[in-house]
Amino acid sequence: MYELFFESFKKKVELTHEEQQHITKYLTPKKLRKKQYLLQEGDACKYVAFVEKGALRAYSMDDKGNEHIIQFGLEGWTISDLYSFITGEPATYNIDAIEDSELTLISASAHEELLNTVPKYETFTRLNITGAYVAMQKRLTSIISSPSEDRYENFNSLYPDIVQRVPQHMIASYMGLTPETLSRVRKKIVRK
Amino acid sequence: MYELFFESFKKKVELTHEEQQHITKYLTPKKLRKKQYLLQEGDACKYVAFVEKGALRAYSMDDKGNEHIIQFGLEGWTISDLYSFITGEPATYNIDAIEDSELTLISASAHEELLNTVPKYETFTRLNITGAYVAMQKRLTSIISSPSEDRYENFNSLYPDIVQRVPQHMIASYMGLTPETLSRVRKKIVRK
DNA sequence: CATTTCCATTGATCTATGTCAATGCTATTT
DNA sequence: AAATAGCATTGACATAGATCAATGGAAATG
Repeated sequence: MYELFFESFKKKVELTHEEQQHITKYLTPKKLRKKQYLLQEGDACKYVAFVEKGALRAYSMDDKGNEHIIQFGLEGWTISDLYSFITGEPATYNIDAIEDSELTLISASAHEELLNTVPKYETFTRLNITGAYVAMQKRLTSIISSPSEDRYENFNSLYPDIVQRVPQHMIASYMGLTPETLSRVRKKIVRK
Repeated sequence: MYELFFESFKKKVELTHEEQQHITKYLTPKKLRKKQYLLQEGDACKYVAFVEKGALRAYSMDDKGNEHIIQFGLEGWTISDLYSFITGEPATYNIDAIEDSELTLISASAHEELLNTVPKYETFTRLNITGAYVAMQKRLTSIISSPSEDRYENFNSLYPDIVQRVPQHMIASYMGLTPETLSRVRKKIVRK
């Protein structure tokens, strides 16, 4: 249990056996079936989820009922509505499972407690969020500055596993395109 | 010196006089004239800059020589090429002053040292980056899900000070639009 | 195994945004 | 004060992407 979580932790911050045991007390395992919700818009986001196995997505809905995927979470990634998690305000994102998945959950109170009692946990958190920030900034840069062809090729080379496992219309959503447009973009690329 | 920096620090984490004095040793003040660079693409980003006064922008250049603003930095905000700052890799962004500005700089080595010696500094850093992440996620969501009219109105209500002080073509760039398009979007809004 | 749902693709058309060029205003520089 | 550079706006036109509708195949479901 929690194998990947601790593996990922130790890649960033070393950890004694005792520390690991202590942290373990604050973790909860959870399995999710495909299509099952982890979080629904309007509820408070009670957990940060670390993905041990499977694939999830976080998305918002616009006025017209279209889904817009803000984030994927595959093995080794963390997914949540961070704003809601921190403030307790209602979530603006939905999170559900794209495949049957296994998660390691950290509740808001566990998170608080770990931050206050385990300095290395704060370091781990800081490094995680910093990495996520940098990755999102790159994504944002490519959205405002690159044509969709380049963006798709870039996404493809950066996350080949996502392209393999996730339906194309979700990738279109993530890129801010309609499925039809992505299909045409791909066609153009193949011809080259 | 460093007034706003410590004011902002104490809003997030309380600080004794001794701690403040200790941290002060690692800070450097810097003044920048309008149009002056703090960082040029290709150089390593040596500093994180906290804006005491003035306004800066971080932007990338595409193949055609167009600028794309990824971030503004006004009073109380932090600006840098975080990826380059952490890794030492060449920066992909340029940072320059939109107005004459006054900064509080933290070098990479000072940052390391502070993280290792002042736990509250790590907390401050973590809270800062978390806030920046949440703000950027909201921006990204609005880019992939809202029409440009709504996005401009949202930006306007969120950052009226930026709209007041910064030329419109820079706001267009930040929104991923051309100046002409933003001008037309604004015209539409006024008519309502 | 049969049925249904989901999904990617394609064509036709519409809309939003980009591009290029010109104009006039304002701020900055000399 | 005159000259210059920077900026916002507008018009005409081009292009990328959205929308709507239809099709066929693949995957999930009973």
